[in-house]
Amino acid sequence: MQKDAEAQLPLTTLWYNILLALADEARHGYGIIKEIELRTDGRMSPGTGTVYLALQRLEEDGLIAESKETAEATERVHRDKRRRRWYELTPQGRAVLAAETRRLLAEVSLAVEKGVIDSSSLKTL
Amino acid sequence: MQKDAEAQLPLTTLWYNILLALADEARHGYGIIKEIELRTDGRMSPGTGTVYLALQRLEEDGLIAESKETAEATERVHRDKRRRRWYELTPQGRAVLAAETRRLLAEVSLAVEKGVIDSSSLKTL
DNA sequence: GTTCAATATATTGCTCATCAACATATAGTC
DNA sequence: GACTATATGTTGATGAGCAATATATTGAAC
Repeated sequence: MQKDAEAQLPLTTLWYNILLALADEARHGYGIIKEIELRTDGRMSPGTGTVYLALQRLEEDGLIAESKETAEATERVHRDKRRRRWYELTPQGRAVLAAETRRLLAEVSLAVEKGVIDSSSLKTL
Repeated sequence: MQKDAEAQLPLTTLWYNILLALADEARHGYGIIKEIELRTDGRMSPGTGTVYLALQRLEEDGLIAESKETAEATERVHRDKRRRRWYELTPQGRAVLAAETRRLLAEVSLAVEKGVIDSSSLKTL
């Protein structure tokens, strides 16, 4: 399980950020873009073409899946007729996200060891 | 300064790892590959073509520079006639490496907040 | 002393992720 | 009715990474 997850690493920055956006709740493409822009204070602002293609690939790779239930629920409540596609993490996607997070943590740790950033920056954790 | 550095983010995983390899000492291409392989336990093993091209780009972007002194010193001491190209971080390269490390730290922090990994994994820091 | 593995750099063709621009349609507001 | 925000999609160009191939030197084993 964790073995398989590590075989799919490393992820691109965008892929990682998409999985991260889906970590706490199901979202649709546009919502993912907005979440990333908000969270990074506009420093990251992926184009729609990039994101929708990445979502296709992530689905093909089994890391995310369309969540029909949420889509239907939204439709019931809001009579939302916009063609939205909601996505959520698959168990595999969650495992890959965790594995990549551990990989990044190891890199950051090494960077701290090498004095790249002040270790006081770690207080936030 | 830090503003400029952030404009060059995010870095690809390979570029980040090359800069990280150069953070503590000057190295040549082959040495960088070996350092990355050793450090990641073979999980990352970039091909020579990829690394030598990346080194060219990093130099063009002003993040690394050839360190003639080290090359000459090595030649003097070891009579090393192999055509080695030693690289070191430029101040700009160091600033970008620091900025990217902070960016990654923020992502990992968020992942921890969202419960992606157990926060006990952070003890290593 | 020559064969062999490790060291060291480089090029080329292919695939794939990203960007920028464009296209389309609906929902909400003024 | 006009305009903005929401929402998904395609297309062409760029550029990073991989795999394969090529070449040359160094060091050790035999």
